[in-house]
Amino acid sequence: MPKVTIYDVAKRAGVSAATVSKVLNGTGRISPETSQRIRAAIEELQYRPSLIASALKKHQTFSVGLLVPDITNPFYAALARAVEDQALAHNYAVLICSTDNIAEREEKQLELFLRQRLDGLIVATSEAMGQEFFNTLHQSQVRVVFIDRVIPNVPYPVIATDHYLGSYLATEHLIELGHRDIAIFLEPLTLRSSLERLRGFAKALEAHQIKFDDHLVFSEGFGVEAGYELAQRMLTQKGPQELPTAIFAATDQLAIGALQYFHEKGISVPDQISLIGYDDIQMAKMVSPPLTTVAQPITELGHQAFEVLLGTQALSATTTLLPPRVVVRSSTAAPHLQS
Amino acid sequence: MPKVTIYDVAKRAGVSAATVSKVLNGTGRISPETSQRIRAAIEELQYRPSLIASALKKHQTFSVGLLVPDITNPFYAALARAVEDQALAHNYAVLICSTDNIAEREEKQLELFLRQRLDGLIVATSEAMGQEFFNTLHQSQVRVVFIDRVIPNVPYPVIATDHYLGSYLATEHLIELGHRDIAIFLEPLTLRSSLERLRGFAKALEAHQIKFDDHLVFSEGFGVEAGYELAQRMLTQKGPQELPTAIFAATDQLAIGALQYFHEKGISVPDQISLIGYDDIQMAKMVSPPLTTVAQPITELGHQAFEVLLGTQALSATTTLLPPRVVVRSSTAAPHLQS
DNA sequence: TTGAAAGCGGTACCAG
DNA sequence: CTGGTACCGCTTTCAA
Repeated sequence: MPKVTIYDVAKRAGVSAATVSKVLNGTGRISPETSQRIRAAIEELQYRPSLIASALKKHQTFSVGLLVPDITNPFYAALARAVEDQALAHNYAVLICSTDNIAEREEKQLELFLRQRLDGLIVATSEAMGQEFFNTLHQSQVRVVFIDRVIPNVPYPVIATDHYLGSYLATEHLIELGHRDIAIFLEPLTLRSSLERLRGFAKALEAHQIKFDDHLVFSEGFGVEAGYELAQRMLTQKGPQELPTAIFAATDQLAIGALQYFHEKGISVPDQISLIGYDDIQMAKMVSPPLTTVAQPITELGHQAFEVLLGTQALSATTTLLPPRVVVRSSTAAPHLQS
Repeated sequence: MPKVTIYDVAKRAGVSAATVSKVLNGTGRISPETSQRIRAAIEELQYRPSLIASALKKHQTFSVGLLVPDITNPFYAALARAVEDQALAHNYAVLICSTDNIAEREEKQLELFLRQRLDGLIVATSEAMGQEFFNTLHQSQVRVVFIDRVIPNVPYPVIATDHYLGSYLATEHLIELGHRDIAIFLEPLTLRSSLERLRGFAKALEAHQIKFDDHLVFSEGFGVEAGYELAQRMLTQKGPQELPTAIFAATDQLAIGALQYFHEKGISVPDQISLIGYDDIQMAKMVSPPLTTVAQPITELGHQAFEVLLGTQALSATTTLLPPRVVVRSSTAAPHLQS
């Protein structure tokens, strides 16, 4: 049997397609009896209205696109999930694409998305995005919201995490535990995100009258390996006496790398040194000891992006910063007094 | 400016819409000059053909849907990525939905997908799927491929990993290293996947004339915690003399839990006991020692699903089993001879 | 309260 | 080689 259309339903119910359309959309006034007959016909025929046809007429596809660097990255997976959930609740579909931050892929996918006539686009790709991309976006009239991507000159709403605040809170957590010699591990300082975190760190120290010490800033590389090396470097450079009592690792991966090194060296966390991470990746709770860390409000990020995207407001260059929160687990504790 | 349509292009190029359509689709024969003029017009107008309109006419949306339990699960994220990549290469879009294996969500999303008139559906959700879902699928004419979900009575192609083979290979790796006392850690034996893995394990032992010992089968619970407990239970039940020299953990999470326990007890892996996992989750390479494990051919799974889905073949109940492979890292080694 | 008809933006058949 | 035209399936006036 071929696809059943609105006409089949109409015929079956003994009315016109226009009337069926009205009960489908709840527009116009239809008598209860007619409405009932139509519903029955829809049910019997297992009629499923074509969003394609309706989109063509209504200029609304009930679909949004999500552009991320890599869905395989847990952060973006969580983000996608948040968007999905919100979308499903509104009967929207989500088209997802991983771009690997490759300009070519981004542009190709954007092109596809635009042809699909999506109702909106959530962009969470890297900051190093091509100008071409922006031009296309701009001239194309789509609604766009950027996530996790604080760039001054984006003429669209940006929803992001307040990493400055996150670092501040992480550092304060350590300070409140009683730490005063605190090191910070960072990804390369060429990244805005690293800079932000360093700033929050410094500010928290300042707020508590703790002197900021250049020699306690360690930065280089990415991932677990970098954390391992940074820890190694710290231990090598400092004598046991001058070791900090706590480390703020600006990334969970860095923290986990450091943790591995400490394990190997028989340095106990948090007894000898406290360690707080940042991101709350899944692994954070699986390592031993479970890592105290800063969780980004990923779900809120996704939800809010979706809501703003489909809101009725005109989309302008506004930045919304959402607060992260400290998740206390077992890798931080009060320092042992070495009198 | 309003959306530019094929008519705008036609007017600009001084031809009819029909002709523009032809150069767009490469159908019919168009003189080089006309074709050139049309291309120029398209370029100047920044024309982007509406897939909506074309889909309505051609009954082809260039979109496929992907149903997974949770995109946040690294396995499904990787799968999604594989599907995405393949899709992008074919100029297809991918709609993704996490269902949490909740029948209600599955059905709701399926309904949405069907309305979207997708060209195909890749289903990778749990085995505990509602009958309702199947009925809807069946009567709806969509092309469907199942992934990672070996069920006898699915009237669609199934692409899955050969877990029997995977377990066989894992066990054989241990045997070839010289182990003969090998324990196996499993998730509950009520799961088909556990049974499959146990079967492969037993078969490998048999193939190498090693006696299968019931007391070396440990099964209960899920995740890292279960691994920890199983390791604990094993150590408690067995005296140090009768400890196996190797463990095959049917899940990386189980392996990692066991690893943590051994760490705490000062038992060295792989010096005192070898450990092989299964799944090759991201964490596997981050723990110390990096975990030898069995990697599922996720990328192939996704690619093949996409290709089958969009192939020209009629979709029938065929099962394709793809071989996993052993990834040797540092948690396995030859046993120390205890003479 | 209901329906006829025009049209959304393409495609494809068929005539010229 | 090119264009007129009907139509894909639904929505939306507008008149009845």
